[in-house]
Amino acid sequence: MVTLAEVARHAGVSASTVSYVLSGKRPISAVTRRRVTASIEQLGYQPHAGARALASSRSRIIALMVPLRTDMYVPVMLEIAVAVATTARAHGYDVLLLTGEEGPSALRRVTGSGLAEAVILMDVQLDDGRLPVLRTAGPPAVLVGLPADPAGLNCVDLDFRAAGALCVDHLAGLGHREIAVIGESPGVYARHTGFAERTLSGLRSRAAEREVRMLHRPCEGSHDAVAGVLARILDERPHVSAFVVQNETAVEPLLALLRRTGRAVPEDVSVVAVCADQIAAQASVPLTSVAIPAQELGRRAVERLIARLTGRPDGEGAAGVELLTPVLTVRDSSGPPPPPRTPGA
Amino acid sequence: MVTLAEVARHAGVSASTVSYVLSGKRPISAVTRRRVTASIEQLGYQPHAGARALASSRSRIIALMVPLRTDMYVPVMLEIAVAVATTARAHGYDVLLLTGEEGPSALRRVTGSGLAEAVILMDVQLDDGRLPVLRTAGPPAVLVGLPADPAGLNCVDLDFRAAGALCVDHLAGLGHREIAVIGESPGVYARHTGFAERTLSGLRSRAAEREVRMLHRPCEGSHDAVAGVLARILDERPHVSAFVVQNETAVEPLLALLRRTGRAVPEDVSVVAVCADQIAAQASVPLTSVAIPAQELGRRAVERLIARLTGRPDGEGAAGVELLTPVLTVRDSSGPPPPPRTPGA
DNA sequence: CTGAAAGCGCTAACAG
DNA sequence: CTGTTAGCGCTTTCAG
Repeated sequence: MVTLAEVARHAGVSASTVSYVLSGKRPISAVTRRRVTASIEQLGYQPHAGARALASSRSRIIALMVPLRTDMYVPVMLEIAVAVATTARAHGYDVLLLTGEEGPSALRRVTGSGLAEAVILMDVQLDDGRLPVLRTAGPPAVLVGLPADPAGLNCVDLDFRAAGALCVDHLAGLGHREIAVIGESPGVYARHTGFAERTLSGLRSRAAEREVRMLHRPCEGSHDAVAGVLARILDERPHVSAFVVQNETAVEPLLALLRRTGRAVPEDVSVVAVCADQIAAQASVPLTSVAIPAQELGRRAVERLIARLTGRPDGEGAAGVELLTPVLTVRDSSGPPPPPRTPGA
Repeated sequence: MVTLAEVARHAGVSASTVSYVLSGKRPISAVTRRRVTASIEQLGYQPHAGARALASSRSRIIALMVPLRTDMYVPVMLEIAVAVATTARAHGYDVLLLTGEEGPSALRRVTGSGLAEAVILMDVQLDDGRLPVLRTAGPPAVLVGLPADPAGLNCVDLDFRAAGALCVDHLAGLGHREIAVIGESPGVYARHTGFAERTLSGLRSRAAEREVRMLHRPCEGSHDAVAGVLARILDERPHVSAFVVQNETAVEPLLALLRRTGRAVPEDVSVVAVCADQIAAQASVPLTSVAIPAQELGRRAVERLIARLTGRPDGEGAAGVELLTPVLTVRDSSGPPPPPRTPGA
């Protein structure tokens, strides 16, 4: 293995000079810089990560904790993870992959051992067990998601409350007075996953404001489950004229079932989704939807972390919540409600 | 930060003793071990990862390279990644997340800097640009996938050739004489992705053996694309009585289209999928399918690597290809072909 | 603008 | 069974 000392000898300079050429932390004459970089090139030198971390107490590694369970938003999760890795690399950082299963102790481990300088958490619950570790002299951290009490925490997320409200506004604007929400699996709500509950809250309050009657049903992703939920909804609320879906796997089953029961979209019933843009666009009926900006979330999370890591301690951007404004894209699945059926027609 | 030296002082022993208590590399009397572990506990000591890596030249980190593109098998990819992380942890290793985009140079970087001891590559192409690096004095590596020439490489994958053959056998056994294969996106074949081409080869050769007529069409995942491909197939081969699908996103559109065109599954037409079990089981018609054992693949990849890392160099399990035997699960989507239409009936 | 040298915290001979 | 000690390769004062 080629060491910095060998490079120094080869270039006829001291070790510290090579180090400073690499870090740029002090001025180096153009001549020596050239000599050093040439030697580095020729010898194929690569600084030893461990030695660096030891001497500088900076590992240049960010830990990313992804949920172990895969009952929802899988493509979104991967997209965020990839965006995190890509952005981190652009800033000279690497990403360590942790699974949610390991819990708070994993955070202590990677952070306490100096393996990772900072952490990014995905799939945050409203009352997440990992949060105490972060508040109490924890490492720099950014959550992708929003817990119940974000005080002292650094969070990035889509404004799901606004997203919910946006869906209601769109439908109310079209004239719908009665809608149904097909949500994530019951387990997601049982775990009090932030985004699901916040969407619901946005839907509910805006529905109240705009005097839209609303029904919410959690739903498993299987075709049968969707069939059951749909039947129940239509039974309980025969006048529902629009659906809001927040459940990737329920999208196609829902559309198929509506077709099969002779309900045309959007003529007889409108559908608005909160999901990855790709899914909405590729659905059998291109869906009006609020997109989940996965890449943007991953990117921002890293950039906040880097700002914190490189900035003055507790300086700008140290904490605070950043909610991205949702955007609703109108596609083919939403329109005005059907005219009220004339009695006897 | 608590150091090993402080632990040693606190416990009244030497630094090396503490180190050996931790590593178990030499016998320690029960008494001192107790004293040391107590001190470790009390002081909340955590060994410094960088220092360890430097002193031992072992980082206890495995790099995992996942594809950047997300045009296929996303849930499977994440599941493999999570299985890799989980299994690695069980062996005391951490996982560094790399994106495929970085290419061969990323492998050199993490490996040359001692950041990672070994690598796992996903989404291997038949002629993958990253392979030369691995053959030429590369780091210990395991590929999840199978390149054209696996000589000198360590590979784990599902036996997709056998999977293809299995599908044909199942359908031929039921009496089908003419089948159509709906494949991955054209881009996947254009990139010569191993699993797609191998499945195809298995399908083709077994079809030839069993005198089954077969047609293959790549297909994008959108509903419209599936509709186009299906129409074309039915046009060109009106007597097709069964479909093999290897494309997660095409599954539901296909089933919906068959329904809409009045073809009952499995009475009029059979469907067999090669995809994640969950997708097959949750489809609107539970699908007979060959599962992709994502967890198993991730687990095996790590275990091969660990064996190589801890075993004698170039000893057992150093190289070679391990292909998992595919399993076909019969569900509701396959049955005998419909009786030939009586002319004039 | 450049060198010399003191660690960073741990491992692993070597010595008993 | 335990202690002593020499590094691992790099960063960063302290001196020039």
